[in-house]
Amino acid sequence: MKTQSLSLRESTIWHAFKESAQMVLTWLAHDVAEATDLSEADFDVLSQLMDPGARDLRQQALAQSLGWHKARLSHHLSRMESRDLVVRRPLSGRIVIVNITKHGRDAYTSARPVHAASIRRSLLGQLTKHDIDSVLSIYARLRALSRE
Amino acid sequence: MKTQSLSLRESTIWHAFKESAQMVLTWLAHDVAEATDLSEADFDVLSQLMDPGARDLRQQALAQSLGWHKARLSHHLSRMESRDLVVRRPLSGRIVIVNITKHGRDAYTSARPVHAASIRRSLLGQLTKHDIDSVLSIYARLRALSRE
DNA sequence: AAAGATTGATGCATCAATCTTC
DNA sequence: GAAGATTGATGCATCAATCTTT
Repeated sequence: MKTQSLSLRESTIWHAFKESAQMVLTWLAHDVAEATDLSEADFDVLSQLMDPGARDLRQQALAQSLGWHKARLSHHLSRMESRDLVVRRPLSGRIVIVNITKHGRDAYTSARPVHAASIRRSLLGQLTKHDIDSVLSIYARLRALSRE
Repeated sequence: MKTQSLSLRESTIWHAFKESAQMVLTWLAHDVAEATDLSEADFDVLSQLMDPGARDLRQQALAQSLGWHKARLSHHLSRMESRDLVVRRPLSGRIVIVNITKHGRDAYTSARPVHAASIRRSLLGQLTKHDIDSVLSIYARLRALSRE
């Protein structure tokens, strides 16, 4: 028989987990936005498109590798296209190809070091080897949970 | 001299950290929304208002304890008020008092066990004692970073 | 002017509905 | 009809601008 609400200890852990992620993500968004006008979502999309192994990506494949729903990607690409970061090119029939533009490439290239530095400072630099093991194994367990 | 982008190892850690939080939050939102029509933000607000030590909370104090900006809270309370979860009552002059309604109390009461169960299943149940130490100490270090 | 709060604009995430081509 | 994608609606977060009372 479980209690109805979290104990003090439990909610402390939950709060720590949740706030930790939120802090790092907020700092990252600020750092990157300050230097480059890209959101983290923009960065993730461009990052996929910069992968040399992924030339002429179909939109569905892109959504797949980002772990995004198709509608989210479609909306996001519309906004990115209007900012000249990306171009959509209809292929045969219902298939759409996504390409990064020169401006997108430049934006990504200047954002990348800022992105890396921010993550190193706010997260990676704070983790002991011990913590890293925990982070990786928590992730592995959650992935397993999601496949049940 | 640091490299410009994250190493494979570094981005694996970053990805694990980010996705772990996202998974847990997504599951929680689904579980709670399925059972009760409350978002996590709603739940957090109601949780503060249910605290017996916090009767007749001023809006500013509420924002403070939630760690929210005043505009966010104002918008959110407008939506919650239109759903009869909460009532705003002007006090003297420019001060506004926030109260939870009966409906808000009921919603919170039925959401709480679902919320607790979801967090236990998706997060707390996955953590070793080892992991818990890491989660708490990472949080402590990030908090310290944020005060620099 | 400053404190307490609201408003409007914009971008983002999610869901359901739709359109188009096979 | 089903796959690939778009659209519209809604709720949420953030920022800047505004309003009101002191």
